[in-house]
Amino acid sequence: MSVLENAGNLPRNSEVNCCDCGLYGLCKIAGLNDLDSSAIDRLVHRRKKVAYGEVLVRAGDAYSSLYAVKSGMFKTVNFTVDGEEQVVDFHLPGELIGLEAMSEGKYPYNIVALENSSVCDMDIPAVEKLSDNNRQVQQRIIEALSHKVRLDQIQALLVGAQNADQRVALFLMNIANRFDERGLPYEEFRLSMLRRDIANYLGLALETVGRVFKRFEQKGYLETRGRFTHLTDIQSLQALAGINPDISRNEVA
Amino acid sequence: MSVLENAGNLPRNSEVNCCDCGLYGLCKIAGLNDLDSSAIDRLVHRRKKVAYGEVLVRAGDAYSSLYAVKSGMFKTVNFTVDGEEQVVDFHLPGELIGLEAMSEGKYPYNIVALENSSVCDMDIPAVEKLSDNNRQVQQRIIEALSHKVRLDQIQALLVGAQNADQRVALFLMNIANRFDERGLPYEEFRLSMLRRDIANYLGLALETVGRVFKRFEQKGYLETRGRFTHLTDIQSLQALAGINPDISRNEVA
DNA sequence: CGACCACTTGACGAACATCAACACTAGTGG
DNA sequence: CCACTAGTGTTGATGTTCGTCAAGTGGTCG
Repeated sequence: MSVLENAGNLPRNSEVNCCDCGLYGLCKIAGLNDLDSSAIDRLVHRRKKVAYGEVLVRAGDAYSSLYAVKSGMFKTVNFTVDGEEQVVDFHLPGELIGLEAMSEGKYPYNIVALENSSVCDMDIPAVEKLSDNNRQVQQRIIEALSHKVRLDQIQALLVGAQNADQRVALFLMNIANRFDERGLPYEEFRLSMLRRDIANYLGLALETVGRVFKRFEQKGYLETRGRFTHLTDIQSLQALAGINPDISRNEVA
Repeated sequence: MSVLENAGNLPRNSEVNCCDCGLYGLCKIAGLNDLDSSAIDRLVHRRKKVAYGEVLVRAGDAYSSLYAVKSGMFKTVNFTVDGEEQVVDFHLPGELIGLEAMSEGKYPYNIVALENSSVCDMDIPAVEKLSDNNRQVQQRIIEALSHKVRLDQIQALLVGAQNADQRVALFLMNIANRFDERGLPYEEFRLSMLRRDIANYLGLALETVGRVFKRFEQKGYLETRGRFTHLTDIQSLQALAGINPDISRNEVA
């Protein structure tokens, strides 16, 4: 039986396990490396709460923290010259926030909580000090960065897709794959972002996104109840997407 | 006097200097670290020629080399399930090719030369061996990766822009900024890729791209002669783009 | 209960894709 | 040196997709 038939009491997305976190155990390495067990507490602030709508990082701020989403979701937003918001990215449980600030030493965009969320917050100066004599830490950072490079490249494919159906299908598959990657259920999940955010992110009008969702529902590709989404026919969605956005199973001619 | 008035004999883009290369001196570090001066030759194959249309890396191949474009240009192409080509990225002089393969250990897409080009080719197993006991090498890799993360994020903004004018303007500004970053002339350059490639990359029809270029030319924003492009009014192009795609000068509300 | 906000639905128009014919360029071989 | 060819780019006519506008529904919260 689908979760969606269980009216009313819809589950939240669960919290991601530490072993599935994008920090690749960076925080554990930090702790293990020091006999003082409180060292890790100086380095990592675990499960910091971020309320809905709260700005986690502000554009222009100095790069001071690397965050891992423990639960909830975030969006990255840029502002155009005429003050309009532009959604650049979404951050799901287990994913990292802040890697994009490493290059310039400051966060390029605002990052906002899409629901009541929690993050792990790693102190960057402390990490860098640690990494000076710890190859393992650097290696983890390289892993995180190279993974992010792939994610962003896939995202470029996604937002550049030809038509609305393809973009939405790719978006859904992308979300599903990223949940799967973190060991979370990938056929049924809660999309915390508004239609407006999805539309903005995909470069579509919010009405268009709504219509595509409805069409997909009529064709039996998915079911929705509020923000809860159940992908019932991933095969068809993937076929519609045209390309396979899956990181691990991507096969190219 | 503009280069464009000099009919016929149009210059190519010049070769990028080693000090402006995206390898961040990785190859030099490699050489310096070893007393044997031939060590660097085992590690780096300098100025390897790649002919127009030649496939530099093939999707699915094991991650074996990190390339730096010395001269010329490349495109990254994915193939959709129905065999259609999809341009994912362009690579300008001084930029790196292969970082996207690091995460999965294999190249995700084909990368093809857009003109007769040359690259520096670093042997990855050798680099990794070196980086095991060389923090500096790891640090350079982190720099290259974090820079690539920013580039890709900006690219996502670019291909996701609302209308055709904005996308083309952003594309041109992005190219200009990337040339500037490498110490190459950024107001006048040769776009080696075909209209078809640009259109594909931007998710537009090639006729649309042509029309936008023509409109920009009529408005005095740029001049073109063949594939040679001269940006005559960068201010207006930037204003049209709506957001500032410049990496170093990006300012957000 | 009423106000607000997210989302839906329908009508219309604009932007862009598609199609087709044509011009220009470069490379090839007589 | 000049056809000849193939591929690139241009231009105009037409159709489709999607954005915009506007009105309406439903759900949530003070």
